[in-house]
Amino acid sequence: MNQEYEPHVIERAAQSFWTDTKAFEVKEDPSREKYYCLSMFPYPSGKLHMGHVRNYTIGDVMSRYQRMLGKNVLQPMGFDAFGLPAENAAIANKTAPAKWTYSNIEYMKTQLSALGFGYDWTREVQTCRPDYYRWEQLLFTRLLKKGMVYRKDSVVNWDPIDQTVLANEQVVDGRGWRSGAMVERRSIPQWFLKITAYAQELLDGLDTLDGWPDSVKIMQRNWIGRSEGLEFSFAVEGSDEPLTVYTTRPDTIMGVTFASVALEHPFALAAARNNPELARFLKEASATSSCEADFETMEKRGMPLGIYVTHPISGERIPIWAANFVLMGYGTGAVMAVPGHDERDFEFARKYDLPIKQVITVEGETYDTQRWQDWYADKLHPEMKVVNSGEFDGLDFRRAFDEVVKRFEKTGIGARRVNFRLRDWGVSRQRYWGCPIPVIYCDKCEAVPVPEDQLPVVLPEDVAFSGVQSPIKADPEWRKTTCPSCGAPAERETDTFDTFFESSWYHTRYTSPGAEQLVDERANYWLPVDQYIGGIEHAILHLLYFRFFHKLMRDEGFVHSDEPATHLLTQGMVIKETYFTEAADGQKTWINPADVEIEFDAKGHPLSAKLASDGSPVQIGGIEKMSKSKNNGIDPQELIDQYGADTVRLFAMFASPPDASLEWNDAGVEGAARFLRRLWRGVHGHVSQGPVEKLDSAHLNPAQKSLRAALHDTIAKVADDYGRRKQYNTAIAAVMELMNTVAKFEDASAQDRALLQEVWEAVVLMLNPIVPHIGHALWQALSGQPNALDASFPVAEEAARIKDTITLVVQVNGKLRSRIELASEASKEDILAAALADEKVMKFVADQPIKKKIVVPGKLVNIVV
RNA sequence: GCCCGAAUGGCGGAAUAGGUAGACGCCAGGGACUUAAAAUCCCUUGAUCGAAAGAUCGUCCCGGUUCGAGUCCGGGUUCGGGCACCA
Repeated sequence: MNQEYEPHVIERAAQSFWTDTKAFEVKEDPSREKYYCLSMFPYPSGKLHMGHVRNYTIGDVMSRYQRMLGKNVLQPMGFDAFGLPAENAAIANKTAPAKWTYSNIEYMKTQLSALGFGYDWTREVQTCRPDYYRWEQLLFTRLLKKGMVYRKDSVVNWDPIDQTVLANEQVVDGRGWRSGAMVERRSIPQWFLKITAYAQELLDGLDTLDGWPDSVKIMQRNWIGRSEGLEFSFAVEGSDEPLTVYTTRPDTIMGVTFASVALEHPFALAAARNNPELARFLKEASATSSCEADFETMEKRGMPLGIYVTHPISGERIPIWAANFVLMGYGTGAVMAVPGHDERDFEFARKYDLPIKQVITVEGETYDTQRWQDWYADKLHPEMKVVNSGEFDGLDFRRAFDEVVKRFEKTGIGARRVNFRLRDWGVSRQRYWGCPIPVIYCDKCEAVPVPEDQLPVVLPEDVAFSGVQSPIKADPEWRKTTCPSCGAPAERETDTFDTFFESSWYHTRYTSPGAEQLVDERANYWLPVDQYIGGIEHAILHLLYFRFFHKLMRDEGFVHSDEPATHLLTQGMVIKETYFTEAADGQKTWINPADVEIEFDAKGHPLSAKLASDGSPVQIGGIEKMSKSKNNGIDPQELIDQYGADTVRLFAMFASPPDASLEWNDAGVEGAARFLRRLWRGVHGHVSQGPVEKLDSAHLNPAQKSLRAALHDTIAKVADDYGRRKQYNTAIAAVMELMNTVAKFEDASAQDRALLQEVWEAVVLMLNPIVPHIGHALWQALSGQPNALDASFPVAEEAARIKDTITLVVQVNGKLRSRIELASEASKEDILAAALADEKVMKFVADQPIKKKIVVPGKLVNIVV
């Protein structure tokens, strides 16, 4: 054993050992308990960033820990390789997206290997390879035949200068990010998956996911947004076509003073045909971004259609308005407006001077149409009652709801209906670098799925990419084909799938590498995933699609489980300050923090920043998650080169608990390196003194007994942190504390050395999942065994943890005043007596009468005077 | 705007079911070793008052519950994530 800790030497040795012994290649083995640990795969953006290091270290720690418990552990890795950044890079670097992507994958794989992650690379998936995406094309065609897929018009952001569809991210302040042109909303036909058909199951399934964080389940529940309400029709004046609306507040039916429809609603479009002013308004008001945050914060605007409906109970004449805050995609795209009890309607009615009618009251509150108050909309207020509503007066929400629904059902103009906020998933993207949607368009047969024996529809990779048009759209040869049903000349779909499509089922493909099917029977040995780890930013979209796809695959007979993953750890984001320069036209260029020099004020807050290369000023942006688009990712490679993988892994785990967000800062890495050197020296010092005798744990002196108790307390704490709490910073701190204790332990006798052997072995094994390279080397030196991977994780010996005396805290009036040491089996009375006899306690109690005495066994005494 | 989180020393963080606030580490200061540097080791380090013993204050803000609140409840502030075409 070398005297010096040389991370690069031992890391290379450990990694070759793992490679040579194929240590992480696993096979299905029904006789052993399996553990499938999955980390969200990276987008190959170029380099790993700290968020990846943190995510993958957590996964690797969990995998290695479970392996030390004897389980058959699968930990795969791959690349989510389709996506927008490849197209941007292709334009910037005048290369093909495929080439850029593959070279990034190559580099990132070397980084992952350098960090020592135990992946079974024989199962790797790269989602841009036809042998991967052919199976999602197959699934899509089956879903199409089954009726789970449909096509409808849907809105996209259109850049009129670049003549291209923009992602929301590419729209900045309503303008195209490259052209600067005002973005238009355009409706084009797109493919949708009927996720709403699974809305109820996706909702109910959350209750079975005990291993998922509550926050994620609550967010998903709210996102799915189940509501119960009434769907009914207004008779339209001078027309046979009724206006259908959905409401969750039938109890306020008598407060309806107008109806609002979405800008794209057929009624609005029809009315605009002979009303140029309205047509202008519809066009102008819809020329905004299509994202919800903008939608919710924009000014509410509307215009009357000049069409009237009849109130179904009062018979009153009610105008229809087009309103920019009504969503075409939710409910029926039309709502009954109750300005008296809906905040948005209230605001709208005040702006356009529409009548506001109070139909709900709360005892003791005064209604005022000039000012909105929260109780106006509080249907669950215990004092809430319906008023000014004829036969419904005096009812509470529930009863009024039921009565109104009953009346409408009787007359046949309405019915109770469950509605979901969740919308069907639009999967079409007007982009090149994605999986081609396997559909053929024929004049006669319309949209026909590509037959299974003609799959995959391969995306050409060797293309020139300018960013204006997708190369497959531009290539008439690629598009040209024949119709599978009638044989006539036909054209291929040139849109590609949303990249969430690929990431929704990769967990399944990992289980069946090489299968000439989507998956084979191996999948049901490994699935469901036992532990899924990824960023909290995926709490809704990815994790919902992931669950949805699992159910689709189940219903196609590919998998047997209902949910894809039993346990989820949502890693907090690694965030970092952002820096940018702004051109005269407002275009921002994001600067990497590594290239910026910052000046701080006395309190350590940043004052100003400049470019390190030429000293030109740089603006300071917000502190945000590390991302390609904000260029604030920190490349871990420099740290790996300087300190080695173990130090980087140790620091990433020590810096904060896994689910907390972490503002990245390199300061502190030195401490992790120092700790590993200390560990190495400690073990070296011990081993270099030669072999040890057997420990006689029944006959220890007090110093030995105390060290051994500290050891077994630490083992219990660390095992709990790994297994139950999944909090590694405290596990590391506990081992550090133990090592501080060991440093003070004077070893003189042979039995001292025997005890130290036990301590060092346990320390090395406890740290092994986090720092496996040094673990590998030190375990060999200590035990003579070649492989720490399959060594058993230490088990705390309860007998060793029993102490003769304990220290109790004594409070007077809840304030800490003294400590007393007592035999650990002391009774409540003994404890109290000892506390009251304590000098300092007597001083604070003095001669005041004692009101209360509280004894918490093993913890404290509180004397209340 | 809506939904979900978070806030504790100079810094990262600990306090696990309401019971010792600041574990562990970083930074900083002082010292030892060394020709020197690196490395290593030891000590100090929440604030205020005090020579010390010690006392008082202190976990974003305001209020509440409790013998006892960083932790629970009500109201707010700020920051982060998501909002359906970034992944």
